Amino acid sequence: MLWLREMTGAHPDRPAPAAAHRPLDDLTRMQVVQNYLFSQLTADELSTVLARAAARQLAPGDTVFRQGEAAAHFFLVTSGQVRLYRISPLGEEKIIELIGPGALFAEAVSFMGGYYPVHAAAVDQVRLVSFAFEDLDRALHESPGLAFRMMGSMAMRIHGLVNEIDHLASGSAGQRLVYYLLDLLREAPDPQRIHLRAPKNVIASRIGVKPETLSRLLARLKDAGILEVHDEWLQVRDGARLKAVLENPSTLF
Amino acid sequence: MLWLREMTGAHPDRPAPAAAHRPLDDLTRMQVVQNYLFSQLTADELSTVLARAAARQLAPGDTVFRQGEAAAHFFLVTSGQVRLYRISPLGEEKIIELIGPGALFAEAVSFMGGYYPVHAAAVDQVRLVSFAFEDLDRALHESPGLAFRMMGSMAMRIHGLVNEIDHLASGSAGQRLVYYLLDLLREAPDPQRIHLRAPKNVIASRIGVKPETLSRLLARLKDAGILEVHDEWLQVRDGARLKAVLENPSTLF
DNA sequence: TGCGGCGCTTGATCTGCGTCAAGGCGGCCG
DNA sequence: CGGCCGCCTTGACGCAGATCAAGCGCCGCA
Repeated sequence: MLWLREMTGAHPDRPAPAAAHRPLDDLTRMQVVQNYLFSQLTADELSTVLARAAARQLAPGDTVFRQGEAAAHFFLVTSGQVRLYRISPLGEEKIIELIGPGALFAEAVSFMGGYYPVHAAAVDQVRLVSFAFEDLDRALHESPGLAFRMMGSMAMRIHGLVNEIDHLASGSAGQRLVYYLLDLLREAPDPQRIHLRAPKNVIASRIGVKPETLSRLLARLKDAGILEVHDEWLQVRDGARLKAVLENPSTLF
Repeated sequence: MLWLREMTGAHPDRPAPAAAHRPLDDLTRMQVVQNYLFSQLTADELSTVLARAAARQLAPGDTVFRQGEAAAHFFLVTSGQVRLYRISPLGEEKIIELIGPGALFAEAVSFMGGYYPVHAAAVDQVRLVSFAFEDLDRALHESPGLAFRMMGSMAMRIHGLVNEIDHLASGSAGQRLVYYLLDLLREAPDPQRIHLRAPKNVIASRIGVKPETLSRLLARLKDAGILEVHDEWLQVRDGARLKAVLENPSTLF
């Protein structure tokens, strides 16, 4: 692994001037273990992988890494947005991808080994976690089953995304809402009561509609006598109808 | 896991009466190597992984595997649809997922090791390829870098899907079309000529619109002098405008 | 040669959802 | 206490894209 030698200057242990560099607090750690890539790790494996993990704060415009640097680290965004971009031969900047909260970046190139194919910089105020790929590499060598478990959860993630694409492309807004409600209902302690665990505008963007539309859809379900709306709690009056609407939305929407 | 005992009869190694079981022809092989999971394999690795791969034909309703069987194989659908489903305690069948052409299934559970958590059966006339997980396992042990390459390409696939979700949710139909065309253009030998490698109704569903809409969108691009449409070939007259439309669709759509 | 089917196009119409705008309601702070 | 602000709701309107329907060219087949 030649490129290890080239990263002399920017060692993650040495805080960059503009970027605060701290070990992980508990909340950040929670966000990390919820990521699909780490969800299957044992406590031991996790401590190996996180040996040199560090939380960083970036101001708008701050650089995370530059195109052509050896890909020794990968990153998890916890808040804000990071843009991955190239500079074209003409000097124009071309945005390849925007990375939002909860998403990893540069993990693919780390796995492949090589150099960052793009620049990465903060769009706005960004918090992220950096991982030394070497640590993950060590964990994979020490723990023979780990690679399989990780590949398994990556495969599951892929299935989940493909599914989401199907649902986005096909169903109507009303269907997506009902689907979402039934999801919540399944895990709720009380089969008659749904707790939206976020303000309605967040729910709206989660299912891909504007707050006004969500409001109208809920009103329709209420008018049909299917449920009652009390702020963040929904009282289900007719669960069977609710499920029926999923199959045949034309009866209601 | 009580239900394990119920799977006595149907072992996947024994060909079911209605399902032809053949080695891979060249065309099928092509479809296999194009899959993200195998795209990074060397010829040697590929021959190890495909050692016991076999093409199968299934009639509507034929079973691929049953819930509770040991997950020794995973599958790639080459045509038709497979449904993954569970039987609820009440005897009702609940469809978990539909798997279409080009998609893998049961690969996640193979990686994790364990038992199929669902039943799998053909919806219509289905062609698929079955892989012995043991072969992949062997390849991963023989070829130390392979796991990393595969994880890399899985990570890339995840990024691609997340991206696609963003595009589906945000852009207009026109933008999605242009985006798709530029994608084809990037990999085309001739920068003035795009070959749609499928009938237009397939392209339409790929970008999430009805054939009529696709037809109208292409007509608009033609009227604007940006391209000419000749069946499955598009002649690009003004590539710069095409790119410009992506940024600012209001000029055209 | 004629006919039926299929893929594509085009026009007319319908509709779901976004946008804009105007309140209502509760919480927080001066 | 009063005023402001954020969140939610409701109405009016517009538009992109779906749906319905008709017509065209092409091909396979009788």
